[in-house]
Amino acid sequence: MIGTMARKPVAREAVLDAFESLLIEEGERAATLDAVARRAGVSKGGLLYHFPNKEAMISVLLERLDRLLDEDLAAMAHAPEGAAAFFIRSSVWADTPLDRVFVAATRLAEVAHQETLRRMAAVQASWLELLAADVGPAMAKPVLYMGDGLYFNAMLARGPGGPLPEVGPDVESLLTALERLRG
Amino acid sequence: MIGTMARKPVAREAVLDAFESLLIEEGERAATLDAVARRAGVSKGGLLYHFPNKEAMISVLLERLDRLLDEDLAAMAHAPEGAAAFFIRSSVWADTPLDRVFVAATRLAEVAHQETLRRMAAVQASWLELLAADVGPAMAKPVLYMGDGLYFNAMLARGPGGPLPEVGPDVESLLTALERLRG
DNA sequence: TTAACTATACCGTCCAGACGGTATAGTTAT
DNA sequence: ATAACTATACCGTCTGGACGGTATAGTTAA
Repeated sequence: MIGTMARKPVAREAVLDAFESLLIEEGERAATLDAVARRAGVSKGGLLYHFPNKEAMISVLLERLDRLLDEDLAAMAHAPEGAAAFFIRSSVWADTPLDRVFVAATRLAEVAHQETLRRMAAVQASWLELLAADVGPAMAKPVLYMGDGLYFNAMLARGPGGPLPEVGPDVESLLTALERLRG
Repeated sequence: MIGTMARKPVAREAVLDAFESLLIEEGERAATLDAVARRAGVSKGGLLYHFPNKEAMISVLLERLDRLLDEDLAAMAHAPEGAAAFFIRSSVWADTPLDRVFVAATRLAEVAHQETLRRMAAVQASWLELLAADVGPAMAKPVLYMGDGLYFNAMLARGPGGPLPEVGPDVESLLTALERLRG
């Protein structure tokens, strides 16, 4: 074996998870290198051993996003209930790995991180495409925006560790709306 | 006369406008006291004369938001086209004073500024109420989310001074969707 | 032995805010 | 009328802390 490691790099994933959590719970400003290292239970030196700088950390987080998003798009494309209903349902915060990276990425987009903005725009385009195939090009944007609005409101509702708001009824009304939009 | 001012405080409004612009165009991180003062054409000392600290600046900006929002809610309540159509149309970025404060406030909410989050939640509730009166309680949230989604996407689309994306067709499709939701 | 760390000290930069000073318009007492 | 004074509206500089990143010497586990 050529790439043999002396020890398994446990810190690397821990750091990435901590970064993600801090972005979600406290926003980008709180996700300093020191804070991330502290939450990961890793020394700052250890963090910088794996990620030479903050950009590298972001970059790997975006790779994680891409990977989970590809899986999600595939699932959406083949969802029995239809792409649109799948999209609405998956727009609600469920603390899945994809939800977590996505919100974390949103925090980066919020502070105008260019590469993140590019990827988010690409995702929106992919979603729109699948929605158009399901509900038609005219109603694709309304559906997309309903889902985005759900996300947007969940974001605004976040407090410091407050309880998750109840959105079940919201999803139901959105699905009802979706049926009406289908005509 | 005792309350008379020796000079008119021209810097005060200039500072507030500069703060707003920086929040909109470059995000919260870029809106430092130095940057705000520079853009306002005011010294840092002058800025801090009017606003003893950054919180005070935010606070006055939120007052501006409240004032313009009250006017908007009144207009929405009495809109001939109906509250929902008014809401959709006003959800598109048009560079009005209200649009500007609102987006500026969104930037603050993004970095988890608590007071801002509270006010934004209150606004959403007010909008929801008026929408429910127009389209019924069941379809109020779908409509609200469509408008929010429009805003959300406009936010993500911002680059550094890039051209405003064309959203006219989007609004039309949303208004069509609105009619279908009305049933 | 070597990769995967810990621990700590340090540097340059940026930022919020404090502070002292200055300019000017209005007020008052003479 | 005007000198003396006050209140307001600024300007320019400085400080203390945080942050991203570097460096380095030592420790642990496969």
